[in-house]
Amino acid sequence: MKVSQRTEYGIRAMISLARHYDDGPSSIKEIATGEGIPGAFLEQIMAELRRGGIVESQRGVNGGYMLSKSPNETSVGTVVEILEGSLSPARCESDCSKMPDCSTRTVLKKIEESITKTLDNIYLDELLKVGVHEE
Amino acid sequence: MKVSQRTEYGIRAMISLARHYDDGPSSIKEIATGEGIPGAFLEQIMAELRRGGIVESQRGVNGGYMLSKSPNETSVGTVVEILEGSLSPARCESDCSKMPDCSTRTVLKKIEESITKTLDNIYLDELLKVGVHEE
DNA sequence: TTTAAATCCGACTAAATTAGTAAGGTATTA
DNA sequence: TAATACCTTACTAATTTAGTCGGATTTAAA
Repeated sequence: MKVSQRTEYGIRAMISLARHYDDGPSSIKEIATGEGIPGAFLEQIMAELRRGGIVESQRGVNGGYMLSKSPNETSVGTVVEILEGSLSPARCESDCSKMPDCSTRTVLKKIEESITKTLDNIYLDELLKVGVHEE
Repeated sequence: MKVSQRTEYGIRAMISLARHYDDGPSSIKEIATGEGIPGAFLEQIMAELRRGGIVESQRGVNGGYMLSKSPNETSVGTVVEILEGSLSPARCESDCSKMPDCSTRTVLKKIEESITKTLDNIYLDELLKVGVHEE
């Protein structure tokens, strides 16, 4: 029930992009050194976020990444969903019928719904107000 | 963000105990075969639940496990907390101060709170009403 | 037009975690 | 005293995670 390091990095990077939303694209290197994330690893993560459609990239000199939509339209739920590969903790879809009780699935569904609902209602701009020590 | 197989087994086992709440202790073997869980693995899980205080054991012939409290006093949250080792997805407690932004931690806290609150409000007896195919 | 800065892409690897086995010990009761 | 069932620890195979690495492609600026 932990968010993976990968996803945590992803969230961090997205917050960084939100913070510099009006400053043009941020390069991997900038984000990586700013957030203390291994560059080559972040590269993978950003590519995934791009394929997920929530960031756009500009190649070449002075290129980098930027948010596809404004920070108040980008929810953390989307970020997590893209990186974590669906929030669904259910695992018994296929062969559930032969199990003696499926209450378990009900519980897992509830968990999933709860998480999804929560995360979908947290937007990046809200996060900018908190915990910024300096920069 | 998935519940581990271990935890899923744990929930399943707890539901089984709830279902037979008035029938005296259930042995590992009974639960395992009934729920399709590897016995030796379940043994570990039950021991952990016992140490967590939500089930009690009776050794020796005709022994087994039983719920410490009634199904309507035992929440799924407790089960998950014991097996998953705290629901906290936060990981930066110690060296958070040197990070440029801790909004991430805020998000993770929100996730945690959401999950905890949800699970703490689901009790075993509610689950008995659902998805029982036969037995 | 060349060069440097950047994204892109796929393959690889080490470490950690997970899921499960195995074996032997200890308590209880018939 | 024998069978049953919990208890405990150690081990292992498979999977996942957290990266690394090398090179190709795009782009802007010199």
